[in-house]
Amino acid sequence: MSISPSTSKNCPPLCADCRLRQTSAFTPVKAQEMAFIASFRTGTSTAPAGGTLIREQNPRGKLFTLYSGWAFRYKTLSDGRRQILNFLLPGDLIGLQQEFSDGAMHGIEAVTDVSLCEFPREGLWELYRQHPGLGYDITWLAAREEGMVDDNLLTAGRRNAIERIAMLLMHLYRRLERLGLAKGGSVEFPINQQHIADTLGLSLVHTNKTLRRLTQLGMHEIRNGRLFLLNPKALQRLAEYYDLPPKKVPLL
Amino acid sequence: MSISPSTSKNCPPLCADCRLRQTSAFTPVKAQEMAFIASFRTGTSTAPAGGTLIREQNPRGKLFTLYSGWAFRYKTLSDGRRQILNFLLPGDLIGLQQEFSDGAMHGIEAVTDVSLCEFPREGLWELYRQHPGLGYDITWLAAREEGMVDDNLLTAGRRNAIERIAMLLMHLYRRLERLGLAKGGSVEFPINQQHIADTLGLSLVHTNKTLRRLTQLGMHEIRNGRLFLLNPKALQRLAEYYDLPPKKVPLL
DNA sequence: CGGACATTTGACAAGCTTCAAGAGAAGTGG
DNA sequence: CCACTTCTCTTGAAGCTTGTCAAATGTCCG
Repeated sequence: MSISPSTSKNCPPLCADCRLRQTSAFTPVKAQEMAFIASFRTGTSTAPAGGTLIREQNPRGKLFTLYSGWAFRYKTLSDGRRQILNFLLPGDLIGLQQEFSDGAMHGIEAVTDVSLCEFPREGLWELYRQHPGLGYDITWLAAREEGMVDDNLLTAGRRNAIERIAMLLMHLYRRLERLGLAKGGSVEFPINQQHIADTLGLSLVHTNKTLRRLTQLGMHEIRNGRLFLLNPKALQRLAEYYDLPPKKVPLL
Repeated sequence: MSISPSTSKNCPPLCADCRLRQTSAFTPVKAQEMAFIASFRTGTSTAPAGGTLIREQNPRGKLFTLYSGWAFRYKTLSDGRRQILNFLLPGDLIGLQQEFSDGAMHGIEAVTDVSLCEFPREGLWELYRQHPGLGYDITWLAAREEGMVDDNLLTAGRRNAIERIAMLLMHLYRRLERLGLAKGGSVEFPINQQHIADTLGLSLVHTNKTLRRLTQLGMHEIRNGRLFLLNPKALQRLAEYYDLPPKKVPLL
């Protein structure tokens, strides 16, 4: 992997220059709040593909905003069975649950090289006190993430293999599209079939065969690390994925 | 069903008399915050067993705290397949996601007769502004609920039928125990096998056979609407359920 | 007693998992 | 630059867990 510090993949030194805020995906913030966020940020960091951002057992950890790259939250059972809870894409807040969690722990792992903005966990309370609006935003982000896990639970619990995969492809494609990361019906797609299997509660082999089947049906294609949606309408129908008007989300 | 307005099942007129706050399950609040909560509450209400608190399609709805009884959040697919996302027990905040949700909708249905404290959805922002501490608490509740859905996703995605049922029994028992609702190794258990099936992503028939098997193994017994845990240690082991020191949670 | 609903059982089918192994693709080092 | 290792993807076969169908039994309630 090539670490090039000056690439747009890395967080800019000034939050004001944040590439994410320049997209249409996020709600604008007041100058005052913007200044607070900038001062709240303690630094930036990166992690390599496959790296662990938060260990499943380790309760401590920082608070991050994912600036570039993919990561995922997961839980494992003692015999190694792994369940991916949801994927984290640019703009997602990472590590919030640690602050509150009943103890129910999960790990976070980078899929690609990632670049992150760091915030002090202890400062969260100050944020709520000084900028209730940002506190409100954080609740929003938490509720939004819960909504994604809700969807994944419906998928794992009640959809069959074909529907599950259709769902995941549509879901990821739409999220990336909102971030302006779709180009000509395709998006970067750095996850492998094991990730997909662990997300959907399927075995690797069955995931492979089902993906294959969808490709042969002309639904999609995955090559060179990109996902091409060749028949999004049909995929949506399969997944019962109801596309909603993109709604701007807060960004910390 | 008998509606007796003066029974302890119903919300007291004064929040100060709230039976829930007198248990050890919830974090104490400052007098000031207590007063705000009392004034924030717009009233109380009840719903009969089986009643719909929030319709799956209907985005609007109020904000509630469940005072007594059981309810559950769920999603359905167009052909009727239903996934229960999590159960709601006394003290749980209801309807928060509606405020923020990306549109990802879910319904909420009462299992038993329930009694609720109502809060105005529009007032939420005022709450954050005037009492950041309560805003912080709400984020906590949201994160805690997400943690439960995380667990349920791990269960539906990666545990087999026996483990799933063991997990659910332990989970519900422990939650009720924390609320002081366990008596001599048993708790009220108003849900039926269809609820269990829909929670765990299993069919009704297979749920029945697996429950039966656990009973024959001497793990538990369900009769007269109560759940008796006869061998909690073994159930914990089966489920890989790690009991954590009970932690007080906020109550709105 | 009759009707509605929840639980229970058996038989059979099917979807999915596991096991095994080969083919590609990509990185490593001599 | 090519052998070697390691991963990922792919495919076939066999078996088991779980789902579906059907029907009996039990329970609650008017």
